[in-house]
Amino acid sequence: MPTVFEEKIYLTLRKVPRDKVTTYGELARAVGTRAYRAVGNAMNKNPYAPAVPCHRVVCSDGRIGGFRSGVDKKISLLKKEGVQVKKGFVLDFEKKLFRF
DNA sequence: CTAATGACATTTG
DNA sequence: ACAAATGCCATTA
Repeated sequence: MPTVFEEKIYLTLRKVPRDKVTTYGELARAVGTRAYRAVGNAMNKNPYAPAVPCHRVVCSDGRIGGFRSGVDKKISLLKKEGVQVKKGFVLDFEKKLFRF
């Protein structure tokens, strides 16, 4: 069962547009915490998938990061939504990054 | 309750 | 500038 912390993360992540991405750090800040590490854990569980677009969450440096069912899957989804990815990196990261 | 873990981020060598 | 080490916070064993 999801904790309050996770719920907040999921709710916030839901606001991210289809052609944009966010980072674990930004996401954590958005909910008023610095637990970006814990955010990753929340994504790993993600009980509300695919309602919650956990694949739109990447590393702060533009790298794709990880994905429970394979990074390839994550990249594939992102590309399908208009986010180009190359060698595990998000193209135009600064532009694609969604700010709350 | 204490210890270990992780889909990260930042600071050091 | 790059790789390696250290720090972070909540969750789970």
